[in-house]
Amino acid sequence: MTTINDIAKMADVSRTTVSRALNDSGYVSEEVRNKIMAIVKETGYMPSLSAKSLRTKRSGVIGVILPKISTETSSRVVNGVNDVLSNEGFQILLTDTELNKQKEVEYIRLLKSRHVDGILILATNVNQPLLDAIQAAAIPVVCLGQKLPGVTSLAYNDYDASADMTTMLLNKGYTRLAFIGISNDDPAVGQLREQAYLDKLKERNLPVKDHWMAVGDFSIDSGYEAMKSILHTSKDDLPSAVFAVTDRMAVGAMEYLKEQGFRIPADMAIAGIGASVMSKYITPALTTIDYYNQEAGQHAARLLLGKINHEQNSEKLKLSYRLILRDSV
Amino acid sequence: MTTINDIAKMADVSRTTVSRALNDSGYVSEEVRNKIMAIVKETGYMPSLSAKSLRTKRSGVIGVILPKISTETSSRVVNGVNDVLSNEGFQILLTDTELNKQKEVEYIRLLKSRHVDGILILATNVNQPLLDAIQAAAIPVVCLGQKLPGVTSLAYNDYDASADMTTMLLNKGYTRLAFIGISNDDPAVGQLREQAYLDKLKERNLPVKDHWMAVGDFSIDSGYEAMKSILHTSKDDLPSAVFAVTDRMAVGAMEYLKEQGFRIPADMAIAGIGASVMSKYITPALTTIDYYNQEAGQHAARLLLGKINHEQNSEKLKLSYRLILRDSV
DNA sequence: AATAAAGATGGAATCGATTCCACATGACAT
DNA sequence: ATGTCATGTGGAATCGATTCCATCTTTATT
Repeated sequence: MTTINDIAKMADVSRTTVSRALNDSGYVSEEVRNKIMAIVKETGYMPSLSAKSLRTKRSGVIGVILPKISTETSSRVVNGVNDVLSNEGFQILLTDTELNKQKEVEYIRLLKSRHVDGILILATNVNQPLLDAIQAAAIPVVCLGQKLPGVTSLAYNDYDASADMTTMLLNKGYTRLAFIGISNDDPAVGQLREQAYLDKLKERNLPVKDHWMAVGDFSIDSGYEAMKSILHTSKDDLPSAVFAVTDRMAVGAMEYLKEQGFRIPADMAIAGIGASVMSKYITPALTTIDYYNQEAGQHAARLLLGKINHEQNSEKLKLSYRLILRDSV
Repeated sequence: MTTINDIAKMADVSRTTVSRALNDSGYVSEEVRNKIMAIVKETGYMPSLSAKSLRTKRSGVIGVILPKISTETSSRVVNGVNDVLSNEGFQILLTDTELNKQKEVEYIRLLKSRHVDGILILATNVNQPLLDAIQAAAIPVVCLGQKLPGVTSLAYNDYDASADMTTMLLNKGYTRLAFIGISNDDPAVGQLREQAYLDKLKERNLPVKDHWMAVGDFSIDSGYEAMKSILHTSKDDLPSAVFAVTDRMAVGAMEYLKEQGFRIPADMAIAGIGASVMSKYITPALTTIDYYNQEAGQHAARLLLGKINHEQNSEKLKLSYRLILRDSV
């Protein structure tokens, strides 16, 4: 392994000068600089980033904490994050909590000890140990998808999105509206989206029926089971539409309905959230909401870079969304 | 930031002893060890991994080079890789070449300078600069999905998989079999899958018709366009089935056929490869091949760990696959 | 009882960079 | 002629760990 010392020796200068030439810091004569650069190119020398990071306290690495790697949302966001970061010479260190709250905290500490320059976390819940860990880490952190108190956050407009979808369905005459949500642990997806549904029903004085509400866990299967349970518990009082808070659960629900011979949307309309690729190609095509995940990832990355460079213009933009009307409604 | 020196001072021992206590190396009395551990826990101290890596030449980080982050295949593989690696205390440093051959080379050098302990590359092509870069890096590298000469590789059984699918289609009577492939740049997906198709047709003395063959670029749209072009160029000589080498292209093809009023599989059968989630829920459900990507990622990771630990048992297992028969055929 | 071996600890070098400070040179102004 | 300043270069400290070697106890062995 060639080091800066080897280069210095070969160029017959001190390593100080080599460092200056490589980093464009301080004075280096044109002649010496060229000589050094030639040798660097020839040997293929690359400075040890461990050493550099040890000395400078910057690593050029951003830690990304995901709830689950293998989801469409995650990969879109990471894609967006990477767009921005790789252009700025940053690398991504990936961690996956597998929806385990304790791992979130663990990873924050681990990333810190790796001297990452910043952390981007896609949170699915809010809890005190997590907030404490972020405080303790004392490095730039941006949270995407959830509003974390005291942390720079970029949240989707979950309430309005859900409210719009609900309103749209009600306006289309689907007043017998069932709902498939997820656990309240998740303030954004679990609470806000449900609250908007409830509020809109209330606004029109429509009763909220417990047997029209079910809870899933993001998976297709859980959507299937949720739909099954809704149909079973409301035998004589069937809904005319179902709103699932994620596309995957909507797809599961649709699957069950198809199996049971329901025509969609004639017998039962379905809507989801997420604009997954699948939503477009499934039959009937699923009405859903596009959250622009990739753009959100880009924004979050830019926000984080801003914090790292101590820029103060933390433009607290709300993320936008778009309702996509398709055949399932 | 607390360092090992701070801990040493607080525990009133030398930093040597602290290091020993933390790494279970050498002798440390029970008494002193407990004292140190108590202080470590209390302060939340974590050793600087930059310093550690500088000294030990191991970083606990594996570089993963992907052709594209945001695909189902990539995310499944990364998921598998992460399964294995996170258990062994390794982290993943992610890079995305965006299908750019030059970036592959660049990233290998970059990862090397970051002292990653190994590199896992999902290659989509084989070229000399890439092989040279891998040689030059002189660190453990495992390639998944492609057979790289001189590099430990784990390749899917592309030829047999494609041959099986072709045979199955022919056996079902679809002897007028069209094909949507991708560029020959990619030996595995581009060449092997096509070769198997051609060989199987030849075996039965079926003619290979140019107007039944088209090339896409992995995307759904390209599958759509490929199907369109096949139909247009073979007006009076339509195929009875089409075999696309990826699910996404198969979905695109299906989309076009549906638009044109074809019944699937009555008027035209379709098959893909990849076992995407979508393939299961689309109507009609797509016949495809499951490559067990996540397991492949796990294998690749284990193989890499083996190389890192200088184990010689490089079991060159071929990856398996499974044909999934569904309604589209 | 003498000696060897095991147990416990610290000193100091080391990994490969950056950066502060000192010093040398030459140009220019006074 | 002298002082000032910009330019160019090197010496040495430093970042925070690990690890070799030396030293000192304590325990076991013959």
